[in-house]
Amino acid sequence: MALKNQTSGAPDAPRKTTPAQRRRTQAERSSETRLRVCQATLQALSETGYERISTLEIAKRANISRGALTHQFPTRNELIVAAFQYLIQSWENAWPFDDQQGHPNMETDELIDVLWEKLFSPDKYMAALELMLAARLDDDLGQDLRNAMSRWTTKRDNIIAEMLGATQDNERTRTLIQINLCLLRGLAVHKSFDSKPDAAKLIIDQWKEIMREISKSGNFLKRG
Amino acid sequence: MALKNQTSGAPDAPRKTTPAQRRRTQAERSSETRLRVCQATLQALSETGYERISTLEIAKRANISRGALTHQFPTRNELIVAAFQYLIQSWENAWPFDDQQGHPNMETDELIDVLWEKLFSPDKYMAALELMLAARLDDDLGQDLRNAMSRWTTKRDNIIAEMLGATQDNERTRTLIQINLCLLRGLAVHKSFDSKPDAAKLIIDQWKEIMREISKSGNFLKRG
DNA sequence: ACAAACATACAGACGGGTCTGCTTGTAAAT
DNA sequence: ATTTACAAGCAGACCCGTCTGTATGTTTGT
Repeated sequence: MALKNQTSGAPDAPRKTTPAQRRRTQAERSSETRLRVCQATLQALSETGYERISTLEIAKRANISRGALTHQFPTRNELIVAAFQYLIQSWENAWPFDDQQGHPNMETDELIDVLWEKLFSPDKYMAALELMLAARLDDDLGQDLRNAMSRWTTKRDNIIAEMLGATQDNERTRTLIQINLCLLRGLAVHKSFDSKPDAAKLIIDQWKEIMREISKSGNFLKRG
Repeated sequence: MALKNQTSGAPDAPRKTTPAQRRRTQAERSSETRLRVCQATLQALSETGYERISTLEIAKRANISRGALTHQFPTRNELIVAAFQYLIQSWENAWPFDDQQGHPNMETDELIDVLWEKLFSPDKYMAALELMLAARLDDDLGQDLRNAMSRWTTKRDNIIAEMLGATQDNERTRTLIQINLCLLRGLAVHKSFDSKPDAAKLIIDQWKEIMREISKSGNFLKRG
């Protein structure tokens, strides 16, 4: 198992700058604990997998007691859902673009790079994949995860569509976006199982070429 | 749980035609048991998931005792590996083409359909996906699964390359094949989590169009 | 003081590997 | 050919570790 004592790597972000801080407010204590738990859970998910992670292991990773954990998340599923929401939040934060500020006619090369690095990079995506696979086995959990996910995916897809300069109702462009997402998702899964070092780069580079041709031909992507 | 009594659906193939057959040979007894176990395991994998399936559940599904199971497969991992090999075998059998008899210049539409239906259809593919995800958590198991897989994938990729009429050393065509596989794999994963009924069909249809254009342009696929 | 956050102890369930005994097939010996 | 010795397939029980949820005790904030 080799649980590293991860005090050093732990998230100290929300702490006050006071070196010997006493008397954190209750809300601060709660939210810090919950944050640490979520981060520990995601890390454990991608390293250990959904079914294998125990609440005790998560508590150890987060440097808290199991009691603290059960206090914040009475049941395992609540913990999982919270971690997933936190993951999605981190995607939104990592996303370099915003709804307001459009990036019309962005180069498809750049778009592909962003999608790959921000959304499908192994460390973050494995956790999501584990959860998505687990979702199909537990109806309640699955419902919660799907709800948390759908808000993000529609937002994400809209932003991408706008970046590609597509009108809102251009069905073919929206499908093309799904094709890109499916390709990268499949590549991520492939990479997790059979990771020849630069196979992914080869595929992505050639895919960029294809997207450029598609963009030129205008049959699938009509740009402003 | 609702374990169906699956005597009816069980594989009676290897049995002799004698209706009241006594004295099956030892080899027959073994191979039938192992076959039932493999099929039950794959079914359980896709319905219940890798970590949740217990050896007892598998034994129940296969209508055998736990003792029989542990006799044939002393450890859980051996059982898993055997089931995976059986799955790959079933892929090879379901594959409608053969190494010898080439299908050069096959329509890409047809190829995509075959790949989707024969390799990525949910019932068979979910089991494989579960195993591939599990592989990364157990080094020994992972090694065994990868070994079993690699023989098949190289064979598969060679056949597809030949079907597309590519020379053996055409790197761009081989990458294009990987792109197709990644797309379908990603689509399968997507479908398992968020299955709007006909989203997959939309994506596949548009992908076929793209492949047709690629085929015409000759930039990625040079055909004999 | 009161409640919220946290810590620890406990209870019940479950899974996988092992062990013992029983049944069925196989082959050598007579 | 029948008996006899052995091997292989099989059945069910047991043990040990682990996991989740809960219940009870202790500290910290308001």
